[in-house]
Amino acid sequence: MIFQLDFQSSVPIYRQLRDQVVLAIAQGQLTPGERLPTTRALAEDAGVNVMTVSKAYQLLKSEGYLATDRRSGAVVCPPPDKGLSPEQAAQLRLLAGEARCAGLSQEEFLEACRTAYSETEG
Amino acid sequence: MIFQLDFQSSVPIYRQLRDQVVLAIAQGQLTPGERLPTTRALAEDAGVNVMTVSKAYQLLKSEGYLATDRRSGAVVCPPPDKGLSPEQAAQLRLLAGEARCAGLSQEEFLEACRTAYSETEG
DNA sequence: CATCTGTATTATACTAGATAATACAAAGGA
DNA sequence: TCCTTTGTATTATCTAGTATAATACAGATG
Repeated sequence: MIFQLDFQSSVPIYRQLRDQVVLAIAQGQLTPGERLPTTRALAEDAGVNVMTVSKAYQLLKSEGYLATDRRSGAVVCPPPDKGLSPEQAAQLRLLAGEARCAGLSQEEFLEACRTAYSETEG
Repeated sequence: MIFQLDFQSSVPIYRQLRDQVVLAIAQGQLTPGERLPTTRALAEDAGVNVMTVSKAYQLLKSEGYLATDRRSGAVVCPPPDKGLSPEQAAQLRLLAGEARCAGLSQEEFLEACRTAYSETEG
C-alpha cells in the first residue's frame, strides 16, 4: 500500500489518505481482515504527522471501512451496507449537472460513469 | 433564482452558491444570456457578505459558466467545452469506488448515475 | 453628474488543517 | 512483571481558508 500525497492540493492530507484507502478497498488491493500500516509507520513513511494519519483512520472507522483494534492496528472491514448515502447522491447529482453543462448527453455521461466504475477494479 | 444556504455545512457558502448556479444552468432554470442578481442584491437577499457572492461569481467565471459585464452584471454563458475535467473524472472514480464498497454492482451504480442525470432536468 | 455594476483594498475574526511533544490505556511478548 | 507496540488524547503553535465590515475605485448607464 503506497500512498501518493499532493501537498500542494487543497484537499486535506487526511482526506487524501482516506480516499486512497477507499479506492484500494474498492479495487481489492485491500481485502477484509487485512491490516493497514500503523499510524506511526504510515506517518513516517508518508512524511506526515501521526495525528493526521489518526484522523484519516478515525474517518474511515466512522464510515465503516475500518475497525481499529488497539493491538493489531487498523483492520479493513467488510462493506457496511448497500446504497449511496444522501451526501454521495448529492455529489453525484452535482457531477451530473456539471456534465450536462459540459454538453454531455445522458449516454455520454453514463459512458463516463461506466469507465469510472471499471477503473475501480483490481 | 432562490438560494438555499446551509450555514452549518462544512461546504463554504461561496461554494454552495456556485454549485446551485451550476445545477440551475444544468436544469435550464438559468439560460445562456440570462442575468444573475447583482452581487449586492444577492448578498442582501441571502444574508451574506458582498465579497462572498463576488467570490462565487469569480469562481463561476473562471470555470466558464458566467461572464461579467460591468454594466449588466453577471450573465450566464453557453457551455464552454465538451468532456469532464480531470478533477471531475477523479471525483467520479472516487464515487464509483465508494459505490463498489457499498456493494453496488456496475448496473446498480449506473442506475444511480442515470437517476442523478435525469434529476438535473427542468 | 448621479447611480449602478463588479471588484479591489484593508482590517478583523473564526475555524480547519497540520505539526510537535508528551502521555495514556490496553494488549502481547520477553 | 517489565517492556514494547497499538491507537488516541492532550496541549500548544502555526498557517491558510472563510467570512465579515467598511471603504473605494473604474466603467457604463441614465
